[in-house]
Amino acid sequence: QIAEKAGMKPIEYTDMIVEGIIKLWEKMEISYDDFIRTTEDRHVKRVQEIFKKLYEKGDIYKGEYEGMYCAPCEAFWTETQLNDGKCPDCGRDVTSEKEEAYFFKLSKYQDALEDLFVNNPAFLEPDARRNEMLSFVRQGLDDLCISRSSFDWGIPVPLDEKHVIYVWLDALSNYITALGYPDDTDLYNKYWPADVHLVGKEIVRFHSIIWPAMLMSLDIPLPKQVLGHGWLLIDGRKMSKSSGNVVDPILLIERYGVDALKYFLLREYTFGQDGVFTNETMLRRINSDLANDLGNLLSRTISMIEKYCDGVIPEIPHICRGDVCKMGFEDDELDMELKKIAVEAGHLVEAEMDKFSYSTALEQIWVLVRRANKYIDETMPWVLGKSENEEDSMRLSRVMNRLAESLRIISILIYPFMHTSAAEMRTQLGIGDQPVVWEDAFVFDMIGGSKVKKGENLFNRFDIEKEKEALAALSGADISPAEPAADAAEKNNKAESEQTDEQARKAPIEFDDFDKIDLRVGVILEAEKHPDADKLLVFKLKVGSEVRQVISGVAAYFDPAEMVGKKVILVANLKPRKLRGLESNGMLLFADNGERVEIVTTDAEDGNRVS
RNA sequence: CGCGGGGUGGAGCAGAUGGUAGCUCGUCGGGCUCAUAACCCGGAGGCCGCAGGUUCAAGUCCUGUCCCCGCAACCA
Repeated sequence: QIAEKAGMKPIEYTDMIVEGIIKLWEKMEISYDDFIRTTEDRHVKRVQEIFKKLYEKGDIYKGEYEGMYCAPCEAFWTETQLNDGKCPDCGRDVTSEKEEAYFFKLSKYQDALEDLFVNNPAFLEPDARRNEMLSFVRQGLDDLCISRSSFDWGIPVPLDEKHVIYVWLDALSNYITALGYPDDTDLYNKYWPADVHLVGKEIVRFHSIIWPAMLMSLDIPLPKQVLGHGWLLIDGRKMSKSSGNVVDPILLIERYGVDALKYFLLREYTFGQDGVFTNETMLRRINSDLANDLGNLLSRTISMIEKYCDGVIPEIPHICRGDVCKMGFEDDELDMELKKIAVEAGHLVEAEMDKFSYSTALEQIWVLVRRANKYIDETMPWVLGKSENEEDSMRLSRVMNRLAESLRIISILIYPFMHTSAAEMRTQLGIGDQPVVWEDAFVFDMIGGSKVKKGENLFNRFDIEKEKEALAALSGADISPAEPAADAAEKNNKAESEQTDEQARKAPIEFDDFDKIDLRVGVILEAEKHPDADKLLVFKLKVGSEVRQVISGVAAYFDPAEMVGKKVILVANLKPRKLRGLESNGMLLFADNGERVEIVTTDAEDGNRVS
């Protein structure tokens, strides 16, 4: 329907969406082994095979689908899609119609699914999601309508070509058709069952109920786990009257680098839960963790190696007897502690990653980063560097080696998260040509002899206030509702004046654009809550000689009784629209600072034009 | 009684299996000068929404209650 409105065929529209997604993945430097679409030949014929198998198993039957149908548009709508009981597309009446359709016996698998959630809780995480699904299953499952005949794009049902397979059967099958199931089983045998399906919480239901039921019916193993992740909320708490508050990831990548964005997203939020995105928290993370802690650690280490060791990472002398070599010195307590943390970090990261706890995995790496910074303070290389004493210069070599060793390990540990930065670290350490091998992160005696190369800052610091302004201007949206912590009293005084400046501006328009809007003064005669809505207020306004009804979504902010008599400004030529059954003929102007909403009033006489 | 999530220092969040309340940022004080005004140390700051209950012991388990937020479904 959206495609039609845009004058495109469905396939053209989806091509466009897919293109955008692939582009974003490229930008994010996310690689993948395969990418499959439901329109591909390899998928189509395999889905038909799957359909047949399910049918032969007796889990698919022909029935009747009943829904609200708009004849002119030839489209079925669900109750919730309808607009005032009319077709959302053309606005005409719809009728309850039946069409022939195929159904999948989802209900047959109700008990098996309940068992699955109860007996194998690890199958679906986090807990909250599992509880939700369990109660959904216990409410009883309806059989699933899996075909449509009212449109023709889609995969034809085998042997009954006027039907096409509808959505879930088709889409979920992707996971195995991409692996060749059922006809080409090499990859399938190798990779199925999947270790995990990582999906957004909005489609957990399909992955943890419909999909397992399908697989049970096909007699093939279930994925070992379904993990439902949360959403990133841009405008989390705000009841946004003006929407359009979109943060463009491409913009952030271009400005701060893909590694910084990835780090922030994985570090800041607990996977599985919703998280609120603000530019300020992102910038704080970039500054403190990436620039101050890691970037600066690399920078100061490289500088010292250049200054004190002629730019070459000191080697640890080894004393060898036969096959047995041992280091030509003893680490002291500080060295030992650093080493312990360094070689254990990788194991801790692995443990966290097994639980999909990206945030804590990164936290573990930063324990090492911070310890290394502390190690510098404790060993005071700049003091050793000034000493003429040979013992001190030996110690200096050791300290530099231990630091470089730690950085080498850090470069391996961050590689899965930020491979570009990891590579840059290795280049600066003079080991850019050596492959990154995960197991090397457990060894503390590998580096030495390479020539370091001081380079650009690994991560730059940003002026948070300036960046916030710049981003707001670029995205044309108000994305900084968070105020800095201030005394409560001070906060109240400042809030109003500051907010005005912070509100982002929209793109410039021509005078003609503005001139299209007919603004009028009106006086409120009546105001009351909408009988069937929580958020809406219904106003009767006198505008010159005319009386109109206007509805606004501000019930949360005003007591209707106090509104009567106010002279307000309305957009008089906005197309009428029904809201929850009542017609709204115009729009009132309100002022909104993100926390509080006030109505815009005037002393002018009602009916007057405002311009 | 529509479904679901959540209330933990100033902010943002961790805290299967009950056992000294933790992290990052901010703040205050100190240290250092190798480094990206960075780094290191120390302090202050908490009746874990509220009320009951179970227990030797509750942020964690149970019951009740208040508040916030999503979705349903309404921002013209």
